[in-house]
Amino acid sequence: MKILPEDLAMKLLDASHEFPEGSGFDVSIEEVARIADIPRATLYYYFSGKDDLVEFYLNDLMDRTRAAIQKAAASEGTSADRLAQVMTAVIGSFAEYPKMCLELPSAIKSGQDHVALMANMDRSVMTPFREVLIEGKAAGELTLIDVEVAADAIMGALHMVSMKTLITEGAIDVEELAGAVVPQLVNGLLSR
Amino acid sequence: MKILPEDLAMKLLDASHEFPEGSGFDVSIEEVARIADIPRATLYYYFSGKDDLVEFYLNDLMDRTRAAIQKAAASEGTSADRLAQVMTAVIGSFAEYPKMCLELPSAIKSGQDHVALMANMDRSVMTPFREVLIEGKAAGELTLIDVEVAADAIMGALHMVSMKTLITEGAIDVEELAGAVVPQLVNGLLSR
DNA sequence: TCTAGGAATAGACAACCGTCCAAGTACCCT
DNA sequence: AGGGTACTTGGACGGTTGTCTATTCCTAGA
Repeated sequence: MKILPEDLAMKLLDASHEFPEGSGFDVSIEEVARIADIPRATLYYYFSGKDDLVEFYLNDLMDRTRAAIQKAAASEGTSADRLAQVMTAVIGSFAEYPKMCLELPSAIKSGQDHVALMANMDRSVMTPFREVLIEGKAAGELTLIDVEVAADAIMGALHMVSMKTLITEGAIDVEELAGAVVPQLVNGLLSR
Repeated sequence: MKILPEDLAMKLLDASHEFPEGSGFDVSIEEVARIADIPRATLYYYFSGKDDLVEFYLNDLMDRTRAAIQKAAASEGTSADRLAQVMTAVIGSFAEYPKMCLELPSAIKSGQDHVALMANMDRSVMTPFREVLIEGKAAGELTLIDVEVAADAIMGALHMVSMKTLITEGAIDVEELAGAVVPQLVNGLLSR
């Protein structure tokens, strides 16, 4: 993907708001070109193909969420508090950008085709997670068998419940869902 | 999807063993037809389209895993023990059938196109999960905020770590992965 | 002002994919 | 045997994708 001019990026991002509801990014290049009012040839001039274009969109969404997640990671309180904040922020991101939530699995599945995206996801979401986890472990607040696995497990859990909610309810009530899933993951399933 | 003759089902299932390694079901109908030695038009006689064909394959895999998971759910020990058994069985299923693991997200994403599959998944995996969870809650062994959400979260966590391991390692060491993720979910992240 | 060269675009193209129709075949019931 | 029904299949169709070439546009530098 070439470096693209500001106005072209804007047009593309504006266009994404007019994609058919609930279609994720299942839109033909032709359609994107039509909606964004950009010649198809120009899209192929800047993007190597459709995957590249989808990656552009997902990267944009990921960029938008990064600040919120990193802010949560840097918030006040114990490591456990911050962890809960980050988890809630992730659910919030999915609530705000359902497309990102729904497309993420495909992107992960074909990770080799989405190197830049995977890097962005790691930077935006997984690293904050890992950092808070490591901090909490060092402080003795959290007990972790394997930080990497724990981070992935948390991410998977948050993603699944978000996706399920999005599909069945059409939208996410962040407070409600976070209230149900965050303490469950933090405290575990076992009664004390 | 029509009821399909035994020999045709066999041919299709045999063919799936020869799909390109690590391609999930990203195989063209043309390819499937060629490998299974069935005319392309015949496939479209029995299946409404590619989704339908993938659903057939996933249903087969799901069927194969059902027994193992239900056995785990009916095993000896406390609810927590059984829950751990079921979790391990799920990871084992993913280890045995990586394609199922990798394709599941797409199937969930377009749940409306995969009604039968979703029903099968619910029957094979989610119901055993929920039953053990409900039992454990009734016995006071487990503390659950919301059974449905908890089941989804567990499933999401197991799926994500399995997928990540499959992609990065190429295969899953069930004991090792289960040892890392199961106690973490059961006990939670917080130190006691 | 002129020009060279990169950026942008139109349009044609082949390849492939999923879909579907219409014709052929086999089989069963009466 | 006859006719109806389900099965099977060849082949055509429209749509999308990615590529390529040729033309136009734009702009910096001589």
